Amino acid sequence: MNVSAKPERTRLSAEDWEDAALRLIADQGVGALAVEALARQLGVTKGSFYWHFRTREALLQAALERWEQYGEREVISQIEAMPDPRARLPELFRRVAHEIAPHRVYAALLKALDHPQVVPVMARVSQRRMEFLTTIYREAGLPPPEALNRARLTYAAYVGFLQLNFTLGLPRISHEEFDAYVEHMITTLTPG
Amino acid sequence: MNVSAKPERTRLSAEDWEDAALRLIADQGVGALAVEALARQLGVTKGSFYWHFRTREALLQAALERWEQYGEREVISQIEAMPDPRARLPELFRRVAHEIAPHRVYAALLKALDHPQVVPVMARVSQRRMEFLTTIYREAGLPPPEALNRARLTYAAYVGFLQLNFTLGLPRISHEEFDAYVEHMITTLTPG
DNA sequence: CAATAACCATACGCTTGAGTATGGATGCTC
DNA sequence: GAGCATCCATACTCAAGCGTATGGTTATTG
Repeated sequence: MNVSAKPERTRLSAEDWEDAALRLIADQGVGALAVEALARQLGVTKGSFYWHFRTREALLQAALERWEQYGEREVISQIEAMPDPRARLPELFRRVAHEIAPHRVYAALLKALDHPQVVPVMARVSQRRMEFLTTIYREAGLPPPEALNRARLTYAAYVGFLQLNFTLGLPRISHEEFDAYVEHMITTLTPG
Repeated sequence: MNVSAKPERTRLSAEDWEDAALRLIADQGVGALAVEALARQLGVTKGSFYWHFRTREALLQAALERWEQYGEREVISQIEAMPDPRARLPELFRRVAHEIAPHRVYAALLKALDHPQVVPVMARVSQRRMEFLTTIYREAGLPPPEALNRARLTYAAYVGFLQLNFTLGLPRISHEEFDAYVEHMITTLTPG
């Protein structure tokens, strides 16, 4: 069982706190991560929290590590399993474009790059993703140095899109228009 | 005269506080904007601050408006003055890429999109810049709908670059490598 | 069914930072 | 140079949020 979403009034584990922390981060950012607020949301008090964690920092650290591991392993492996290398890029783009939920934590952490704790995590995650992108571009036929730069460009476009669209609410784009944008992006950034 | 940089011990004006606020924002982000810290940095105490501003929010608001107006008018007008439309894009790219200082406030505000006060300012500024970009792309020969999408893509790449490079310190790229990246970006995103 | 461990509540102390009250110092103006 | 407006210092209050101390409750185990 172990339904850890709503106040089921069962006793809490450290993981429950970490999940709640990630949810709160996705919703309101790292700055809003306060122990008393979290406790209220979980239907308990601080007394519970300080049994599971030594400090607020410890919770943030644990939540970040949890998020980093939970990772996007499935996406990467699924894309890698595709036989045709040229088909991987468009598929990756469309996938990322239409699954917004998993990117909300990443977008929130992007706005928290002043906190020393999130920097190394984001550095590792971003690095891994960009290496993956670089490989895909090489397998799609780009010479190594160009593949690297193209990956940088693509990933920057991804990050910027996150900020501009569901952090800032820039011109609330319609569904059709959004799809057109994605296709434009694919044709512009895909070699050949 | 009015040298408003170092503690010249002259009396302060509201504009001095706003400039100091912008400097602090560029350095440490909006979250670090505290009145007592600012006062220390200016060599005075809170007593001074609360004469010029009614509240901390008021200072942030004034600083943001000041920044928005101060704007990047020169850049835009200089680019617009170039006779050959096709030459404008590369010039704009290279310019933006090599003048880091003016973008530090923008990058800091990008990380503060949870604060309700900065959202409308950033929305307006980003909107204006993207419209400018769209115009340039149209004048460079792209049909209107594509010009808009290309502008979105380009601006997203810009925003993402800010985050990834001098907020997160992603792979400290060398000068030559950076120039190569900029050129790659130009050839990839420039039509024709 | 004790007894021990795991979990949580209540009540406190401490620090930080915003905002207020008030009086003193400095400049301007007639 | 007397008087008013401008600018700043000092000394508070108040709320938020982290962390601690301590005792109570629920589960678990021998």
